[in-house]
Amino acid sequence: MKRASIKDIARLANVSHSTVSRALRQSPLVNTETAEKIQRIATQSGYSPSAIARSLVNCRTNTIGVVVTNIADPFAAEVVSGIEEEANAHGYSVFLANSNANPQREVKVVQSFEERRVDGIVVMASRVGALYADMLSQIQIPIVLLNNQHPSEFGHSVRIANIDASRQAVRHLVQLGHERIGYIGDRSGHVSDSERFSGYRAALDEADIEFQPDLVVHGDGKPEGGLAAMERLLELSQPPTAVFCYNDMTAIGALKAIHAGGLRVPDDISIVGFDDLSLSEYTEPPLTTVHQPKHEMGRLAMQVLLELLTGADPEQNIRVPGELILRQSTAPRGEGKCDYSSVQKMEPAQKRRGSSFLTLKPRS
Amino acid sequence: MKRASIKDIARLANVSHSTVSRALRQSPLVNTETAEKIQRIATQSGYSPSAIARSLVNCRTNTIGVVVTNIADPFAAEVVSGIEEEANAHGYSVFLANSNANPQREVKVVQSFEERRVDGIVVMASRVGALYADMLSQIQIPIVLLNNQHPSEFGHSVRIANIDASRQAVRHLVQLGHERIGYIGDRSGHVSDSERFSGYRAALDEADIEFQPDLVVHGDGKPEGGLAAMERLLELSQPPTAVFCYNDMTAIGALKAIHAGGLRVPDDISIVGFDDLSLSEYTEPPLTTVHQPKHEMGRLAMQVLLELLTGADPEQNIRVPGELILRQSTAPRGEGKCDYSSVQKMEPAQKRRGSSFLTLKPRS
DNA sequence: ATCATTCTTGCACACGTGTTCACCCTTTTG
DNA sequence: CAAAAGGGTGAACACGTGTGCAAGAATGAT
Repeated sequence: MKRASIKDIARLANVSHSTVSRALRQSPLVNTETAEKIQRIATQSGYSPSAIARSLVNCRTNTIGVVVTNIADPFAAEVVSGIEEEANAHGYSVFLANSNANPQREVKVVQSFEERRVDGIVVMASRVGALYADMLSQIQIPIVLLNNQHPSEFGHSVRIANIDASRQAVRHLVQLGHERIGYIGDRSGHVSDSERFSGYRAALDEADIEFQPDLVVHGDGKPEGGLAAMERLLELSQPPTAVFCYNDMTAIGALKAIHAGGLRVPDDISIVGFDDLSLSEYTEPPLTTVHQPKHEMGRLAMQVLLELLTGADPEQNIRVPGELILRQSTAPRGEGKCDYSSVQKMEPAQKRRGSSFLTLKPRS
Repeated sequence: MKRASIKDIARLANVSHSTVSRALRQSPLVNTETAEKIQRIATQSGYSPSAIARSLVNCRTNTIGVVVTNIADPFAAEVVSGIEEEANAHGYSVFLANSNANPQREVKVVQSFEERRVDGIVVMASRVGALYADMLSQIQIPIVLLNNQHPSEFGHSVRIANIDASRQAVRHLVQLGHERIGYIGDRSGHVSDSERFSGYRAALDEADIEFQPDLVVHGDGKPEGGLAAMERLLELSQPPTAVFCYNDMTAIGALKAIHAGGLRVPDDISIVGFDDLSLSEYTEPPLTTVHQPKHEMGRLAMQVLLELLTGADPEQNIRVPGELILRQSTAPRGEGKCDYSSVQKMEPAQKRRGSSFLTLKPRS
């Protein structure tokens, strides 16, 4: 059995489909009794209006597309949660798609959104960025970028103030008396990475601390990469007494490497992260980190999009300030508490592999 | 300027819109030269076919709806990632919506999906469950439930084998010599919770360990709840030597409570979680837990949906086995290593509040 | 009674695409 | 040379909904 349309209802009610359309849309043009009769028949026959057909005539789908590198990334998930909340509050449904950090796939996904005639698009951590300017002449769909990872500014974007925030974080380490401060970046060449690195450099400069290239290593933005990167720092003849990490995931890996090496945080090494994931409060020790208002940034991006949809002219490049959250992974520099040479003698890499690395994981 | 339709292209190419439609759909019915000419004009004018109009005539939107309690939940996010991957591989786009664990909202979202004429729906952790049976007579849209939280079986569903998996987990603790084994559940009345509790009971029974109600407390499935619940267990005159937690989030909170109380995991207390979140490998110590193949379960649910869409008759209630992952949060029961009475004297609750609870978080 | 006004309704078209049917033109076959 | 066959194309309708316009009915005013 086919699904009921307004024509079917019109037949049952002995009226034209126009009248049904008006009655169901609470139009004042239709007689009260007829309207009630029509609505009764509609609910009886389980009628559900077709948003598809409606979109065709209205030229609006009440739909937005969200592109994300991967929804399994906790950072992305929290932002999307904010976008969805704001979208839903205004009657919009959201399409979600993963780009897997692949520019080609990102463009393909956006094109699929275009075919679906979404009213607007939010792209997180875009690898395409300003290239949308070219596409924009063809696609008339407003796009808002969130933490754009492609150099050069673009139309409308929301982003965290990376440089200020990371300078603030490293300044905190300086104030604690640290001088050998490392940085674990993200090797995939994000703009975020270079900006956070700039903040790190700026904080060193203003404290007259000489920049030492060997204290800068790179991970992959995930715990695995942070762990490996921290291991390299620990193998230095003079390891850093504090490390600023590209993000919390990296920091979590670094924590593990430090513990595996038999050292303690923050007694031996201080760690600062970036993002303030909801779990970062529960690491051991709780992580000092830069808070990104993820949920709010998602909502903000959606609000910009909504303004664009009403034809308004919202602020173009919005920078949201980060906020340093002090927890227990940072402390004043220890004074000789940690004897690095003895750690060296213990051959930490080997030791680590023997203890904490051994995860019995019998997979079928 | 309006966006180009096949009629506009038809005008430019001096053909009818029918021919354009055929040419763009690679129909063999159209002359090769004309087809090429049409395709050239189409790309020149930046034509993008309207999925909306297509859906109207095809009665298929190549779209599925996914309802999730909250996408910010890492478990949900990983499942959605699997759904999206499988959906995208078959040309489907996915609508995402949060139900916030609110049954009314869940129904509302599903209705909005119906209006959007999605081809299928996946609902995670549904609070409505079998009630969809009634709606189904009206909505002819296939629905697959994933870890249904409403009692009673329902049409097509994918779920983790809670009872077996949790029995396996608790059996592991028994084999390590533990006898006082606690359970931290989820107070919100999930079916998952009662099933995991059943597995816990079963493992105790088969080991002839008497069930002690005071060793069962409840959290909220999040770290906060796990922390508070673990605090209550620690305040017992005889705290458990091992605790099985409803999920990893709960376990993470429990770990924090134990550390704050000055005890160690697994030396003093063993902890087992459930879910195997990607972060659980990086807790301190790394968490022994039951692996749920989240990504695969998402893909599986989508595969069931795809079969339903082709008119096939897939298996109805699929149970996916969990798998115990051994890491470092469990160990043989210590022999008097831990003197609980001394802990009691230290007034752990106070001490905890003084140390680990103090998170300097100056919010504006 | 006539006209103006208001209320109510239906007709017809539009949105963009797909598809059936019939038609024309060319080529092949008898 | 006529007929059949085949390739290529356009006209027309369908999908479900919204809306401008006109027309009819009812009511009120003069």
